[in-house]
Amino acid sequence: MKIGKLAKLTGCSVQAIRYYEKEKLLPSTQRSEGNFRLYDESHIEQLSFIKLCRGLDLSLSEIRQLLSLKSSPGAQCDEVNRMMETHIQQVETRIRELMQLNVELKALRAHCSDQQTVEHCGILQSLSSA
Amino acid sequence: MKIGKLAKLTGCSVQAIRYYEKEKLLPSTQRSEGNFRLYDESHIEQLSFIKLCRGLDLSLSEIRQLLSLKSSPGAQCDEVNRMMETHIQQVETRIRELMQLNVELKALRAHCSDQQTVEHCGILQSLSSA
DNA sequence: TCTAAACTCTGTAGTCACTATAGAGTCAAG
DNA sequence: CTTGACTCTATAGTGACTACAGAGTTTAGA
Repeated sequence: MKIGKLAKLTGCSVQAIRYYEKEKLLPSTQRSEGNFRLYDESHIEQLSFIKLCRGLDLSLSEIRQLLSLKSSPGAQCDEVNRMMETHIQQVETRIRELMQLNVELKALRAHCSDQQTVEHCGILQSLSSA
Repeated sequence: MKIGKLAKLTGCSVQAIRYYEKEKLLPSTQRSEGNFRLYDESHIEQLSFIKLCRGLDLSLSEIRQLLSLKSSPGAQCDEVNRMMETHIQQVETRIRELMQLNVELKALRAHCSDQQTVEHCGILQSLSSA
């Protein structure tokens, strides 16, 4: 199949697929006579894997590592575990940061009610004096 | 004072300050004979405002709006309120997304214990089959 | 007075994971 | 045989900076 069909089947954009190839997340494929990329089932599978990992916010470099581990079945999987652990920590840290931010933003919002002029706006005042 | 001192006083990097000037968040300043930028108290104030807003994850374009409102004291401040409201919504949406992500990542982690080979790694299996 | 270090200047490239576009070529249906 | 849908490569843009390179300026100490 050609790239458009692969894109539709996996929900990736055509450009993203070409980008993954360039970044070595997908192998370079065979080409048709007219120089179109040709894909088969195995590419659907690999691209779906990538898509799933991206949905978990894994970076392309993390995914590259996972792909390389996937293709050496005898290796120990501590590395996979460590990567997931690190990633979970990062997500949790970011959640904590955003929640703290949310508290601050709400406190700020409480400083101003509508229908005032900028001159007396509590939000701007708070931001200026801190 | 020169740019290095302003950077130290506000906790911004020298490059960031030059970038803010280029992006019109800071006015172009006077220059010394040797063409060095010269700053005074008012610049400390404005840069601190910007730093604070960035700490609240406001974009430079949002900050530009706030700065322009700040300098027209008679304007209504609905716009400030609306911006903060939108921003809070975005932060809350992102928190929800990340929390969902966290649940998924933890479920995934539970699929594999250490000391296995990649071949039997539950994490990679889950990612491949979904 | 000389010099070395520290500072500053402009301009450019890189980050990340793509998206968007231009301009050209390929293919299938009517 | 044409039209439209598809594909190709290459390049620029996103946001908010950071990290240089290569040049000029200033300051402190010997």
